[in-house]
Amino acid sequence: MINQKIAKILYEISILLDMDDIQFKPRAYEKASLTIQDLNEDLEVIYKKGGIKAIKEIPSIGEGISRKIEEFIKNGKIKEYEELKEKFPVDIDELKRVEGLGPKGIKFLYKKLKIKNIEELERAAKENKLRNFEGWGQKKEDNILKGIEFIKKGTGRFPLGQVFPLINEIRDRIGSLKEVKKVIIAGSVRRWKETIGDVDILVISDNPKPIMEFFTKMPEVGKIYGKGETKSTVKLMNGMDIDIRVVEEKSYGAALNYFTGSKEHNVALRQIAKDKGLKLSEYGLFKGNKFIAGRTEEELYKTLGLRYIEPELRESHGDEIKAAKENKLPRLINYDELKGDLQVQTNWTDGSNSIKEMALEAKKYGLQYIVITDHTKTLAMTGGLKEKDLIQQGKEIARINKELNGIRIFKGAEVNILKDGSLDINDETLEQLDVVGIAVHSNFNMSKEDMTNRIIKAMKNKHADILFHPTGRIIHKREPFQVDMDKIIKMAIETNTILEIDAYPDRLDLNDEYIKKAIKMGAKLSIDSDAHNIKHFDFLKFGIAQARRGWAAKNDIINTMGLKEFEGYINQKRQR
DNA sequence: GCCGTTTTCGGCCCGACTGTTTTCAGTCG
Repeated sequence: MINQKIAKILYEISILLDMDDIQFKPRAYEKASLTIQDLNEDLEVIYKKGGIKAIKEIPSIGEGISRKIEEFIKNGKIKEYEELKEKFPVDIDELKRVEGLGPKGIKFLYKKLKIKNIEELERAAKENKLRNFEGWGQKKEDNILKGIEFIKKGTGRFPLGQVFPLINEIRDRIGSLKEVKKVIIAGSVRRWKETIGDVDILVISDNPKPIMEFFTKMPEVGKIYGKGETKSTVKLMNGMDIDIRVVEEKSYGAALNYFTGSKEHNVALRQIAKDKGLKLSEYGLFKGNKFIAGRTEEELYKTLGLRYIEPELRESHGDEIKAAKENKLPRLINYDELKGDLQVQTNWTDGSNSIKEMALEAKKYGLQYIVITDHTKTLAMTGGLKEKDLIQQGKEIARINKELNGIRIFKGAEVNILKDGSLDINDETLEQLDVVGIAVHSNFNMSKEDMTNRIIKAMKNKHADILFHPTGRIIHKREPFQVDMDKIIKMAIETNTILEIDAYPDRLDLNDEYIKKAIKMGAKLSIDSDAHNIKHFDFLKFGIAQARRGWAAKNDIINTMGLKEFEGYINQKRQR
């Protein structure tokens, strides 16, 4: 996959052009870079299939940049980039990460002091060489050193699920101040992004000063980037940045909209406002100086001539705006619409609670049914179940079902897909299960073709019902394995196999783009917690969020079915 | 360089905060 390489080069070109004071072009390159970063398909594959024409169909990539992508695919480099690099041979990626240092600063430091990377920058700052230039002073020098310190500790982005509890706790603490009328977490957290780089907190208050004091003095704060009348930014000791912004009630909707982003979405909305002769900012929508909308987001979208766009959709690279204009937004699945969980582990393998404990907890979450899906024998490290264990577990489940009311347990398994695409549990045993999940847990480094064929073969097993975590990625730990998702989705439809959205916070697999594609092609999905203990049912919300980010409606998700309907569905599936 | 239910040419989001300044450029989101 060459996408990330190309995205990085395009990003660097945007900075290099910025350094040369070139107008507008840098934004074009930056935008193209962002689009490519989020692209699922390999640019090389797109190019091979459809040539330069197909590349140009990608939004924000036109004549010029498509040529550069072609050049990279053919020659492994881009001439313009090489030339710019010759002019400014600096490690942009690294230097740009220093808080407060931008294109102009990087250029200045290179021209004056030949600084090319962080080590040289640190040395120069420590020797107080920066402070004597015009426009530079001691404070700037200190800030650069602090910035470098934080990069060294650097933590980068956090999986949303990992920091969610802390974020909510901070929100509640701020909410308890008497000056605070309303507090809400906006930004990428409100959009439920898989990983977040910073947290944006919006506060409604007529008296921001004490709030700023409280915020910048929280015990977790490691560094204060800025502290103003209505806006402050800090870095926590754990490396997470938090912004806070205070506005008055009247601007709540506009501020929430602005602070929720994505940046791209905001820019697009402001453009729409501008086209209508209006001006949109975090304070509201204005005609001249006259406030015409912005108390609520709903009012704002309506006044702009758009349907309300849910936060989870606000990073669809303009698709969401188009759909909102044409009244074609989906009615997304709601956070309270899941009725079952089709992947639950217990202490029969690597889970830590019993079947009964998991069932009772699921009931508390408002679920009507769960499928117990412990690992199978070839996953030795989990103590995977053999055929006879599964039969025995089935008897245990039948016994517990008689004991419990209001929750139904189905017999299942997370059956391992072996290297050759066969399953590690025999057909006679699978026959006796209610729901069979299949999953890849080993031999990740296969060619795309081999992996695709392996999974397809497994899906063709007539007992297979769900493909669990279809791409195998673990956020920040393991890349998705190479697989042709188009073929997998087609085969899922043909074999009536459900594709899973695994809600475990570092999996979230399928991702949003694949969900969107699967739905468009007509596949059915499930949202499962992959719970390994009773607390993990809480993960379901991240899976629902992921589904919403992939434009999923209730009907696209199998386990929104109530118990009766779901039972009918699997019985029918069994008979086929 | 990209883009178009006003445009194939002429636009390109808007404002807070900082540092080093006496009016603003740079950076950030």
